[in-house]
Parts: sequence; C-alpha cells; structure tokens
Amino acid sequence: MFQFSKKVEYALIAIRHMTVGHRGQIYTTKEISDKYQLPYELLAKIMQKLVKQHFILSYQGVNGGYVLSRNPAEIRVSEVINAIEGKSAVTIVACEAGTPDDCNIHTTCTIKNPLIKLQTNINKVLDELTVLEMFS
Amino acid sequence: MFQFSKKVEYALIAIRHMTVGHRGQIYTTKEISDKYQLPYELLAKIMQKLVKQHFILSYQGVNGGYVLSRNPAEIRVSEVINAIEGKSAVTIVACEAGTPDDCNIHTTCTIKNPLIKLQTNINKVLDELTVLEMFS
DNA sequence: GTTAAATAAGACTCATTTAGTCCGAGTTCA
DNA sequence: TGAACTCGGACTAAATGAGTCTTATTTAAC
Repeated sequence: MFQFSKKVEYALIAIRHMTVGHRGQIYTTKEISDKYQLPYELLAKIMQKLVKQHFILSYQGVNGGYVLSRNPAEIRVSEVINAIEGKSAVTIVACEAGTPDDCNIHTTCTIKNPLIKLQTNINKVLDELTVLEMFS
Repeated sequence: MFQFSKKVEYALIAIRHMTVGHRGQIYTTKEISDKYQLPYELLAKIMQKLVKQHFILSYQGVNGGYVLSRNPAEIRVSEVINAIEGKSAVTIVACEAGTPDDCNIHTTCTIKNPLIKLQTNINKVLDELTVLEMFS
C-alpha cells in the first residue's frame, strides 16, 4: 500500500527524460526503454496514455516519436497518476457509500469521514508537487 | 494505489470500537466482527497482530477477549499501518537500491531522491495523525 | 474432569490487481 | 516497397490481498 505502480514510475521516468533535451526534441519509446531498461511494450502503452491526456504529442511513422507538450513546471504529480491509473487512484478508504444506507456498517461507521480528511491531506501533497520540482 | 488495505481498515475499526467503552473493558473478536460485519477469522488475525505490537492486551479462555492497552491519543495512524503490514508500508518508490550499483537504471536514475521527498511528506501526514484525532 | 468460550497460529484457497507479452494493424519517410 | 515508428486490443503470468480452514491452547463454569 502507498506505493507507486510501475506504470506511474515509468511515466515519471519518461516525462523526466523528455525534460532534459531542448524544447521540441523527439524521443522514441525504444530510446527510453533502452536507456532505463524498461519493458518496451509496457512503456509504449504508457506513452499512448500520456498522449491521450495531452502530456506529450505523438508523431507516427519513420523518425516519429514523442514530444513533450506541456511545461514540466505545470505538470502535477497527481495529474500523472490520474492519467495513468485512469481514476482517482488515491482513495484511502474503500467505503464509497454515499449514504449510510449503502454502508453495511453504517450504524457505527465513523471511520469514513476521518479517512477522507487524511485522504485530502495526501492528495494535497501530490497535488502541490510538480514534476519539475520533483526532479530538482 | 494509495488505498488502505482491508486489514488496516479493520484494525482501525477495531481500535476505534475499543475506545468507546470504559477503560479496561474487554471486547471479543466475535462481538466486533458481528457488529461491523467483518470476517471473523480475518479480524482474529488482526487482533493477534495488535496484541504483538502491544496496542491491546489479550485474555484467553472463557470470558476472555481484548483490552485496549494504549491511549488512543498516542496511537499514530502510521503505527497501526506498520503493525499490520509488518513493514514500512509507505514506500512510494520501489527502487530500494542502496548504491547506484544496485540500481539497474543507475546511470540516469534521478527519480529516486525526489520520490523519497514525497514519501517523507506523506509519512509525515500519517505520522502526525493520532487515532483519537482521526475519530473526533 | 468435562464442556464451552475464547485466543493463537499456520496452511491453504480464491479473487483481484498489477506487470508484462503478443500480435496485427496503421502511418510515414526514404 | 520496406523499415521505423506509433496504436490498441487480447492475452498470460506473477504478485498481492482477502478470506477460509483446521488444529491447538487457555480458562471459567458446571
């Protein structure tokens, strides 16, 4: 628990990698997977997700690849997590019952609200940290 | 990712339950599992772990059960997590390589230190929150 | 002493999630 | 036309998490 998934890790590595060159430089999945010894196919999927969420642009065909399309100073770690995991991945408490009636322990379930407070705090941490800050 | 395990959730529920009565009151696993509809056997294991980590005392035999042995105002959420998961469960970054040589991406692995920073922040949140605070 | 109510603890199964692979396609440049 | 790329679904495998089963031990009450 409380551990980044490989996917998120690889996404962060890839984004970080793309921040080192000059703006507009094209990077291929192969190049990145080779350099950091990441599984090519898996990284390829991650790159596709980053494209869909507009973190990077893709160019197909020979000499194609990916270009960072956002300023790393404006990319929040929480955004990357959400882009990769596809959901709000930081859900401390499993109980998502909207009303007490939905909750099988509702008569005395006082655990939910406190955990949500905690969750808010952690979200804040992930939300305030940009990718640029993280790598500096 | 970033979600409490059921075990931790159940542990928090159990500890919270034991804070409501008067000091020294004995609670049984059955009583708690019944009240909150938790799997008895699983909760039993959790109670045993809480005993080993001295959160609660156990009394065996008929009329036995568990008694809270620590002040809930002094129990940190992080302590409960560690007691149940048995390790430092908040390890954002999987790379635990001590030296660059252990790390297969060491030549350019700049991701580790930043993530450790993040991890420290989150640990702080879990560390500063007591069980009592969480339920008030 | 026997029984019933409780904890103790390991081994086991089942389900879910995560990680990684495979394969066939589409795109573009030379 | 072929090589170097991205795209994307289906699939398998590994790891983890959740829950169950079983047997033993302790203790109070009858």
